[in-house]
Amino acid sequence: MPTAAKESQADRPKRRVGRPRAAQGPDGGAAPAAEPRDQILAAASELFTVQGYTATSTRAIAARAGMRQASMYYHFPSKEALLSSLLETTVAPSLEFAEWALAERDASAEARLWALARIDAAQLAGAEHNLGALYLLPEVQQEAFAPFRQMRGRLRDSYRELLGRTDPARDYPPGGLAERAHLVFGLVEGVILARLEHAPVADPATYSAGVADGVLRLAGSRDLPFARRQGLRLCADWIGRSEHLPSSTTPKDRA
Amino acid sequence: MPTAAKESQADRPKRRVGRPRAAQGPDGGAAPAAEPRDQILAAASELFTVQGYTATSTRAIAARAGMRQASMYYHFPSKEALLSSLLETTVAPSLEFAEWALAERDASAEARLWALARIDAAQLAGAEHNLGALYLLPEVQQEAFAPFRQMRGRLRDSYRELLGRTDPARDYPPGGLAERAHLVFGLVEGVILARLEHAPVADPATYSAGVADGVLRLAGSRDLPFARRQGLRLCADWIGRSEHLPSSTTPKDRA
DNA sequence: ATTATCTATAGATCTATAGATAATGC
DNA sequence: ATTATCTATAGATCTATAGATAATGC
Repeated sequence: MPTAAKESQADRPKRRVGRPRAAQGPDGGAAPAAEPRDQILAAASELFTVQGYTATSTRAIAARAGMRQASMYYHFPSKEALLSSLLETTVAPSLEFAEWALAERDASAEARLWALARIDAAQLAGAEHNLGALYLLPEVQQEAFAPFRQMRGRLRDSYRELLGRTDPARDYPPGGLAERAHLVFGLVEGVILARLEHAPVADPATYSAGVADGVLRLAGSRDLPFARRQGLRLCADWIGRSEHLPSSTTPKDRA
Repeated sequence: MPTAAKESQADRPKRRVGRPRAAQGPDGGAAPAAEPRDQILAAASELFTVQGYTATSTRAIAARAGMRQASMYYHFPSKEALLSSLLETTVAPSLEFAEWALAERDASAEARLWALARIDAAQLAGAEHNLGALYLLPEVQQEAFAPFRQMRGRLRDSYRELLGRTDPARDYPPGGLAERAHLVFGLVEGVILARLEHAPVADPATYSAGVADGVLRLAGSRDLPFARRQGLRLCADWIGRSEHLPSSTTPKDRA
């Protein structure tokens, strides 16, 4: 079995089935030799955020992934499918956490809200490219992106659910629950807009904790330091948990 | 002189110089007969937000404005110029208010911050189309849009300036001023994201007041009701003021 | 003469499909 | 035989410019 032979160089590209790629000029500095599918997604991720979705040609994506334009279509049926895939990858982790947190009745709603905001904001702030900006593409309103929109809707509902279970101080705060949930959601996703100025946020961990604190202020939390401590623990629990799992359970496809 | 003759119908379009437009099929329900320049901007505003910037052809814009594709170029030198114009129109009023408010030393920093957030959020929430979403277009990073970016930067700086002059309660809040300013700015511009779901926000006035309240909570305000009352008065002053002016002083072009 | 439109078009794209081809795997 | 690429291309755009034309204004 030749494939089992020990590779002499760690970096030596594995021999692959199929016609080899043509020499493509300088490699472009992209990932060394990931799966073609991932190379394409990485290329699209960069180009969509830097140049825009419509302004990015399939030719440019393919070039950056080290192949010819038409070869991309072996891996994805359309340009839309690329965008779909990127969008869903972006919300999935936060949504997974949200659904886990909703079930963790031992922790206070405030702590869970803090943790959700923290994880969500950190994901938005820390991603290599500002993929969250793609949420605003008008194209996303099309039918093809309904699954993504549904996922994002469920995430927003989770915020509302947790927010509704908090126990705000005094007259704090006025306005309907739905409206407050929008403010909270807006504060978190405001990270996307903050990134427009100074490329990646300096320190995503600190920044996202600041966002989570802000969320509890909007919620009228009475004991922020306590909720924050509990929330941090939840984040840690979750991270520990997901490291044991095979590779994070694929998000359950239930509506 | 036939032009001086009293028009029999108020709606009768004024006779204009230049070759008349060709019959264009159903009018599309657009504005009755505004200036061509404004018709074009209105068309672009709708199409850019609904279909996306690159995805909108100059042909589609012209059609909606009731003229042929090439005629648009008599009024604007390029598609980019259209976008520039829309973007600048969107920030200009908030920026004008911000610079006025910065100079109003009689009012507390909190009240001025509340008022700024209120006016800015109301503008974002109340505009017919979600023009704020255009801020995230990658194209906006290009040199051609530097004036817009500079205006938006000055607006953000105004938030920071006012925030820095507030007098927060207790340890409230941690984090550097720049970071808190970003949170505040993010909360306000989160309106843009909220609009993705349910087209125009139900009630922009109430909603934007809620945003402004949220800003003061983030700022750690100690007497929100008082600041809100003062802030409301500032808004009213400003609106009264600008109604007396010829048509709002054009935003001073100083950097 | 001036203005605001029109028609026509150059030149440059762009997405997706068809069908050929160069590897590996059995 | 299967896989993953390649080349070539159909068919449909799209932006901006050139130059003609139909009004008004003087």
